[in-house]
Amino acid sequence: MPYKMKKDSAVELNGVKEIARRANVSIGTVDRVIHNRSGVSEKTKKIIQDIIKELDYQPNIMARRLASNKVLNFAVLIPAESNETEFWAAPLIGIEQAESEIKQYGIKVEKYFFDLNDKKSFVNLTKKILKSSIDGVLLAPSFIDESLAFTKQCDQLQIPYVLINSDLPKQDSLCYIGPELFHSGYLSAHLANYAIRENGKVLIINISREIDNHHHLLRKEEGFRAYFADHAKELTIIKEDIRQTDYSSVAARLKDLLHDHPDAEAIFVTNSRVVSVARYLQESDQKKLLLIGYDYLKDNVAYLKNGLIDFLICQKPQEQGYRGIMALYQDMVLKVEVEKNYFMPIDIITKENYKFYRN
Amino acid sequence: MPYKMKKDSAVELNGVKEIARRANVSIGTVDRVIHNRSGVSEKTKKIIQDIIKELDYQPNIMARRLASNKVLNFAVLIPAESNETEFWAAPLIGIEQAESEIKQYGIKVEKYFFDLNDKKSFVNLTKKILKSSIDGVLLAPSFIDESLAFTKQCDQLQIPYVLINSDLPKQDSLCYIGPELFHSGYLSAHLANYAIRENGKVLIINISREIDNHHHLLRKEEGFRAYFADHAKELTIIKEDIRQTDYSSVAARLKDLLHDHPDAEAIFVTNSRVVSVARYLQESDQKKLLLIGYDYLKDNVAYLKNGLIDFLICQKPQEQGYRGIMALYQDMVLKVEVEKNYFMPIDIITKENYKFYRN
DNA sequence: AAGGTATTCGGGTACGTACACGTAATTTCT
DNA sequence: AGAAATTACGTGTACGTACCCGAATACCTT
Repeated sequence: MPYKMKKDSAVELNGVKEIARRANVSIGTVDRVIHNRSGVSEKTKKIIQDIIKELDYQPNIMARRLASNKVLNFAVLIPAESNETEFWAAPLIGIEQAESEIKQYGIKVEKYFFDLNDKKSFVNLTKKILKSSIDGVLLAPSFIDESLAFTKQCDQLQIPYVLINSDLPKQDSLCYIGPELFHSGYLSAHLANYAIRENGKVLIINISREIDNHHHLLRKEEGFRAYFADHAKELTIIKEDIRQTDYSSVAARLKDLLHDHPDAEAIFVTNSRVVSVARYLQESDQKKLLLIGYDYLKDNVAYLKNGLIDFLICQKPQEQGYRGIMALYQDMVLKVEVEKNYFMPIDIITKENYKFYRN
Repeated sequence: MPYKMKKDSAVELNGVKEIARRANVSIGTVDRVIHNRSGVSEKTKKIIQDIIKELDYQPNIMARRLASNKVLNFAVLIPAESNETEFWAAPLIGIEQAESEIKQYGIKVEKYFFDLNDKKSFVNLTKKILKSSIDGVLLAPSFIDESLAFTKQCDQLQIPYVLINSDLPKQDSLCYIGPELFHSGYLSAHLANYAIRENGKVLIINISREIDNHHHLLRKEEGFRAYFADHAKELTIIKEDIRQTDYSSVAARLKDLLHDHPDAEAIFVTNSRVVSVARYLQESDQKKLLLIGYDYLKDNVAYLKNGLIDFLICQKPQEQGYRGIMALYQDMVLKVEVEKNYFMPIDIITKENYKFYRN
């Protein structure tokens, strides 16, 4: 006698077994239909598919991943955390978090970091990725043309890819996860507006030497201006581009700027470099201006805390990374529909709520 | 010859098998140690435990859930969505989302809804839950004493429980997931402050007949007042309690209130009933006041959109539900440490960013 | 020392699926 | 018609773990 009795026949089967039983075939045949491999006559195929539909069969994911001992390889291609900005540290944390959650399901994540000031490094890494056997890609398409070339190759190889932080419209990505820039500028304008009187003056400051990323900043600026246009507010907007991003250069420019416009009531900095402005305001002992900038970075938060920055706009960079990996996982493993465009919420961070913010 | 060759002996085993091999025992024995069941001598137990540590063995969760055909039952006890407020619809959605994600891992979620105006309904359901065989509980402890009685019983039965939306300090819950009320009030005051001149006037309005939940509102009020105290702002705060929550009663009270205080510049409503105030302001053709309230509810957002409400404070009720269930899952299935206090971020919603908000 | 009882451990089967291989059925060719 | 090629389907083994059952050994009794 066997050690363990088989369950008696009254037991309800499920999964492939039940389908096989109903269709009067073996589980092997059912399996072939499910993975639509060859070797099944159209007739029995139809029968089995109908049964699958009727039962609303949901494959057991655990058993599936257990049995198919395959490992899926995801490649991540994002900028390195530069000394220009620590921004990309956050998405990386999210990516690693997702990785640790799903590595037990047989997923490996390879990370590649390119230099934001060096297109070549980007191109080289794309080549490297395409050589390694990869099943999915998470991409930050900072260099537009080069990214387009890369995604086209992915399309050809049938490798799904997810874009984060900036979009590459018209491309056949699995999805885009990131900010909607225009509205974040628009929102900033609303906040700035509380400090600006009728016929007042506000400064927009772009601090960036990365020409490629400039459309990013521009979108925000457009949103910012649109708010005042929509609300028919009479005011003066002074716009300043600063391409030398080291602090002393920025400080020098700010000195001139504030000298020329002593009546400015608010400053909108279109990226995380708001920290330099805050520092200058502090050191120059300026009268209090409303200061709005971007991103939940350590230095920025410090100036938020001591009141020099009033609002930080942030769009959960960490979650972007997390969701990017998870989108690949959901598509390839769980075979679940994923949202084509996942715009991150536009979060407002102040002195009062920063402690509770989840990046 | 067998159909499939065994892997040759050079193969690297992992999991229990490898442990068993190293310890010179069978996997059965290893299994007993892992689940510290009886039947293993102290000596071999030690050996095996050392090997487990050395290998940093991580059990394969899929295989585990597959093999142990057990089903875990989670009970959810939260208020029904009343016509007083649709608030509890959101956590429910999050709960159901979590449920659908983990049901394939053998987890069932039973939902019980009590009437916020009827303590007895709460108590009855706790009894029902304790009778059914349950492995974990998600609880909204609206009625404090009754909840305490319930959680004590859970403690005795070794059933872990997670609290959402309001805490029950000093209890041995697995974790608390919800808002930190004081700071949300504090933040509201900061926002209100932009509209209030020196020596201005602001109204605080509590609209609620649920006496039990009143400490909730009070905490927010304290935070609100604390902001002005901390910033040494001279202003007048008028506080009003409205216990009749139907619109006409509220409208009547507001009429008197605004008549008595025509110089008020801002109104802070301590919960989601801000909708009534917005409606009254609209209908009474009042001059523009800054209006701040709580929760991303449909009606509230409508008034946000048309400008009558300036800011909504919201703390992701849906995510609270989601995380509540997931916390149980992480603890009981993944055996992962969970944060004891997960305070939700304090989100600021405006006309400009509500479209991107994730509740 | 023989028998009994605890204690400790090995081995087998199952979970639901994937896939390689084998065989039976059918078609195609000569 | 019979052989060969093709197509259609069945079967066994494996994935890593849980858990049951029985075997083996150790420890007592008398």
